This record gives sequence, structure tokens and C-alpha cells, in this order.
Amino acid sequence: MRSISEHSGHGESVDDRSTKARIRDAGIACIAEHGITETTARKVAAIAGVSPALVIHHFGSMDGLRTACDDYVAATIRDFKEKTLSSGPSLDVLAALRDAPSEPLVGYLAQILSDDSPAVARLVDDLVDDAERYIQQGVESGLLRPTKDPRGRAVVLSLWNLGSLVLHQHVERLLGFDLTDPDALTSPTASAYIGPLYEIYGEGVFEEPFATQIQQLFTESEGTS
Amino acid sequence: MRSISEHSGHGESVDDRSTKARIRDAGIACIAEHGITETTARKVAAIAGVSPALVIHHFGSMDGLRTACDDYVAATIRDFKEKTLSSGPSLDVLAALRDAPSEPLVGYLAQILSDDSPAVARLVDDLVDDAERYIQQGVESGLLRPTKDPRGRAVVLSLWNLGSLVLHQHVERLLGFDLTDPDALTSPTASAYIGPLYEIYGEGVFEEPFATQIQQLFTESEGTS
DNA sequence: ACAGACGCTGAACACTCGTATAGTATATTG
DNA sequence: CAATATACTATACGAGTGTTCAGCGTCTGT
Repeated sequence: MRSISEHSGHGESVDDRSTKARIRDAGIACIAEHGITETTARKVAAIAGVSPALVIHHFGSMDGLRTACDDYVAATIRDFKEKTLSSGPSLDVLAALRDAPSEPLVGYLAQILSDDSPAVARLVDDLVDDAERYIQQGVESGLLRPTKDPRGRAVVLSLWNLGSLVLHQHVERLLGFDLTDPDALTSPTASAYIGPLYEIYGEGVFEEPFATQIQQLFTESEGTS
Repeated sequence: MRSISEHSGHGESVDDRSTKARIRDAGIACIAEHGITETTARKVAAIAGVSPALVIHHFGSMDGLRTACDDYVAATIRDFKEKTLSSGPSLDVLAALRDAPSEPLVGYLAQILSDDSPAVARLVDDLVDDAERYIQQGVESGLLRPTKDPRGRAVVLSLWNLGSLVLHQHVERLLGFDLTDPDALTSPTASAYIGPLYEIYGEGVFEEPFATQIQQLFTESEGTS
């Protein structure tokens, strides 16, 4: 029972819907919940309510499904970031992403971030690029301090954010705060994580004489090489 | 061919050596290099130069081997940290760990940190505890700033460190710096990561009026609840 | 109305996995 | 020296995997 048009099988950009999309969403959900290695063709098929063979029929292989999921998630994140870009800069790359789409994008990210695929690498690169742009905006508007290494700071901040996401189980166990929860930021337990985070963002951790001491140690070694 | 004594099969603490230890080390090496799901009994056996059945004979099951690896790595890290604890506090929990033991402990950690086992959870808890202790030392000696939430700051800083480790592929791709490299800290590319890190540790990222503004926003909401 | 394409399924294949079992060699114990 | 325990291997089994194939219904274009 095919629902609408979509006669050609390539389904690249827009008319992606119906069963094939349901299988892809099932793959995303399964990966987000159980991880990549636990996501089998039969499980995805069961979630989507189809036969295992249909998964292969639509995506060629399980690797094809994986790629399709990566691409779709990456595209969704990019689209969503473009929409919310106008609402102002943010240091948390995924803050706005948590509540908006119905799919468990954050959980998916948390699962695949540590296992590299080309699509994930490109997505991370994009997130870092956007962070660098956001941060530059913040510097120009006077909210953020300037830095010697804008790119490096964007990379480090982004990867700290994403790393916390990957280790969300430990965050939850230690602070009682689930980063993959859709309404994580409005949770009363959010301050257990965001409090220390903003404190470090605000004043650092080094006391003043020590900070400039280390800072000069790095400007020396960086000036020579 | 058993080498020394070790008649009893429980091999708990010290007399752990010879073939059984070689198999465990092969497991650690395989997990560190290829990840947990790619680590099969046959691969471990091939690395250790034994038959797959011997892996089961010594560890009961692959899950038993996994637990033995977790426990051994955790114990090794704890032992090593006790030794280097006297050399002074450090914010990087794993800095000293990289060069010392011959085994790829950091790579192993990077692989298992995102997949929770009881041993890993305990190890992370210990690392956070130690970090909290280190940080308190730093505060008392005037190197580090005091905080409203010592525990939270220790958790956040530790998990940022460990998260970067899990995402070491992205760090390497974006900054050309391999965190799992045994001599990573002496590498000339190290400053690409450590530079921004120390800058943030030194002065934060928020500009002054903005920092206190957010800080007060959190002291208000924290004072009420 | 007919022909072909498409969505979809059930069953099977080849393969890899963990693990059990039987058996061999070596070392320790009496 | 005999007996027993231990280290170790070869082989096989059952479960689960991705994927293929033949076929069934329905829908589309002519």
C-alpha cells in the first residue's frame, strides 16, 4: 500500500515520506535508544511494522540505512539551526535542538558521535563552524571575551558540549540531570550542570596570578614556533 | 604450559600473570583499538596466540573477560594515580596516565566510557572524587578560584576531560592533536588543544558585565529552591 | 483491459558469533 | 611410577546476523 506519488525510487530531497521514511525513523529511534551495534535489520523492521527484507529493499543494505539516518539527522539539525539562528547566538550548540523535532535527535547524536562516519564528521565540522560564528558575534556584541585562537576556542567549547552529551549517563548518575531529555533545560535539576558550567564560563577556574602565569607560558612557546 | 604457581583459578589480586594475563591484555588492546563490539573471542585469542576456547576457559565468558578488563584497567589507573598523587594536583585527570603504563589504557577508556558498565561507573566516580580533592587543594593553595559548588565543578571539569577523550577522533581531525597518543602532551600540536583550554580555565569566556549578570541569575534561582 | 512496475513478504542462504564438549599434553601430587 | 589436576586445542552446535530470491498483490500507464 503506497500512499502518495513518489514513483521514482531515488527520493532525494522533499517527497520523502511514507514507508521508507518510517523505516528510516525507526532506524533513528532504534539507534538513539539501543546504539548502533544493537540496531539490527529485524529490530528496525519490527519497529516500523514491516518485514526485514523491506529494509534492505529500500536502503540497499544496513550500511545504507545507517548513512541515510546520518544524512537525515544532519540535514534536520542544519535546517533547524537555520531557523533558530535568528533568535540570537548561543554557546550550547544543541540547546534549541532538544525540544523542537519530535525525533530523538540528541539521543541519536549521543550514540554516533563516538563512532565516526563521514556524515558525522561533516556535521561536527558544521557545528564547530556555527559555534565559531556565534562566538564571534558574542565577542562583537561585547558579551564574550576576545581570544587569541577563535577557532581553537570554538572547537574546544563545542567538543566539551558534545562530549558531555556522549557521557550523558555519567552526567545523569553524578548530577541527576539527563542531557538527552527533550525538556532538559527547563528541568529543576538542570542547574546542577549548568550552574558550574556558567561559573567556569564566567570566571574560569584559575586564580589570577596563576592564570596570567600560564597564559604567558603559552604566548612564549607560541611566539617561537 | 603454566609458568609459575597460581594453582587456584580465582587469581584475584597479585599473582596474576602468564597466559591468563596475556589474554586479558589482548582483550584490553583489542578493545582499545577496535572497540567493544568488534572485539570477539577469536580476535582476542589470535592476538594472545591461543585458541578461542581458552579465552572462555579462563574467563567463563566474553562478558567475564570484559569485566576482568574493566577491573584491571580501573585498578591500574587507581594504583598509578596513587603513585603520582604526590607530584601535586592536576586538572587533567589523565595527564600522567598517558605515558606511564605500556598498555593502551587511555584508548581503552575512550572506548568504554560511553558504554556503561558498573566498573566504569565506579572508575568515573573515583576520578571525579579525586578531581574534587585536587581542586580543593588548588583552592587552598591559592591557584584555583573558590566555587559555590565544588562537587559540581569537579564533575563538569572531569566529564569535559573524559568527553574530549571519547571524541578524540574529532579533536584530532579538527586540531591535529591525538589525545590517545602516549606522548600527546609533549607533542608540538598539543598547544592547539591545551592553549584554548587554559585560556578558558584562566579567564572564562563571558565578558565581565555579562558574567555577573548570569551569575546573579543563578544565585537567585538557587536561593529559592 | 492488459502489461509492467512497484511495495512488500516468507523463506532460505551463508556467515559469524559465543560457548559447550571431548580429548590431548604437561605438570603436580601421592 | 601411577593418578589426578590443570593448560590447552579441535570441533561442533545453536542462535543471530545481513542479505537474496521467488512470488504475491496492487497500482499506473497505455
